[in-house]
Amino acid sequence: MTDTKTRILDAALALFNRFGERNVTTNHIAGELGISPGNLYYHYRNKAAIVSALFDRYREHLLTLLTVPEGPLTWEDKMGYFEGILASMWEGRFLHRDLAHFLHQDPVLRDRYKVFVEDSLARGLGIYQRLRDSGLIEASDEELRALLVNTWVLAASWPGFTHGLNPEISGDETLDRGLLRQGIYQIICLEAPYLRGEALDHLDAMKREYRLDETALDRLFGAVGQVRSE
Amino acid sequence: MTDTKTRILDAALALFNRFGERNVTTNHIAGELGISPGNLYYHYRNKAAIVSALFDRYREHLLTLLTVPEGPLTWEDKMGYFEGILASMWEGRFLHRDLAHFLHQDPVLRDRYKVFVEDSLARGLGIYQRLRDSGLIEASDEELRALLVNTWVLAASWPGFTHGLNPEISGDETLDRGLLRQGIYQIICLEAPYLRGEALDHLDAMKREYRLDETALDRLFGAVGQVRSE
DNA sequence: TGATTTTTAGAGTAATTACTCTAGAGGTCA
DNA sequence: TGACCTCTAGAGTAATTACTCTAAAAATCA
Repeated sequence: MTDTKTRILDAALALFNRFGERNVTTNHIAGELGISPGNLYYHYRNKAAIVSALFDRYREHLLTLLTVPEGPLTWEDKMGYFEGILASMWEGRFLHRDLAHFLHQDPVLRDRYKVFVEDSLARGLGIYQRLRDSGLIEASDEELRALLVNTWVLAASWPGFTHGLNPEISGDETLDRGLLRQGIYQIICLEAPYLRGEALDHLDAMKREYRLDETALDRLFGAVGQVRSE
Repeated sequence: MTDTKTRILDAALALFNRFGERNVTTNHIAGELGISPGNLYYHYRNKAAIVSALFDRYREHLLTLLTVPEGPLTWEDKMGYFEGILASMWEGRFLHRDLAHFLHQDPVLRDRYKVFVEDSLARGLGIYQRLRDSGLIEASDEELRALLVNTWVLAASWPGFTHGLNPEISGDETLDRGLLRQGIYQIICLEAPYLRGEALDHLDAMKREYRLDETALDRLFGAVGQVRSE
């Protein structure tokens, strides 16, 4: 059995992602674990400390994934890293969803978050530049920077967007996974115009791989999934 | 003097955008206007009713902007509509920021929001298709759909993203405007690869027009503004 | 075993805040 | 003028919820 401290984090993360931090009380977290509120507060001095600890975890994980070993990259590497990064951002989706409030009430987190975004974008740019060196992408530095920011914002916001259209299904493992994959599809489309060589050869296959089929889209998004001209 | 009912809405919108709905109490809104809480509750039966009314306003405004008159489009039309739409989404930024919570606690709003997104995307697709007919854009229907969703998510999330990096400056009119313009720049970059003809001719000018200069970027984003290679 | 530290329970508190209620002011129309 | 309706004030309430406090159980270690 893992220790209480991390069990609290796990339970909090699951509940926050599912219901939103605002709708999850500390008593609720304790209840979920079958422990007392007093016990919870023994491990974390307040609710913000839990959020902060979850942010640490998220940050560490994501920055690790954004550290790519030296050497030329293949499109398979690319997709691998890609999927990991997106999954990690999905895992920490409650953070981006309620970010404004966390930063509003915790100045320390505010600074740390800013540094985190800066780090992530810097590393992301490094990766994109190496993809360019490997001949998988063709774009100017300016294009790369804009693409990177757009990718970041999209990846960070996608869970919130899908949750807005499907608040009820959150927590269902397979459906969540479908939404995540559709997010990957959207980001593939984002960088599609800049792909070259090997990456371009596999573009169509990748699109088919990640794009949800019509019926799934229909179930998840209704009319949004397949925007029709009428 | 406008009537109290709309003054409440105006004050609430300003406060919500600035501090986030969660951090703005009904007493706070009343205090801002110099009226009593009782008076506020005479006009709106609860806080959610204020949010709902603001959503109505936002929805009406945006859908109007997404209704484009018949006939071929020029790139100037395009940029005009564009700026209006983005400004409108900026104006309603608190809605997207705290969307998850609003939808969580108000099932009626949930349904109306979903229809609203569906409508917006349908109209957006119509506009993109007409831009294609006018020779300003070249893309397949599938590309157009993906581009559209990405544009929507980016436009809706951009205010939240910038706010996360600069929580303190919210409310400053000129700085807010700068952030909005940088958002337009990001979206221009999003669709840049698909532009043709007249629109392509003006692409560089448009980029220069909307992109913040280095010093402003520096002030707003710090290291994020000009992501460096190392 | 006994001493000490860590962990847990759970009742209770203090503060916030959305919202209510009553009474009265101000306008309108007969 | 008086009846009536709309609007406003402001004190007060009820419910939520983050968090505290004391004491006891469990683990650790001499």
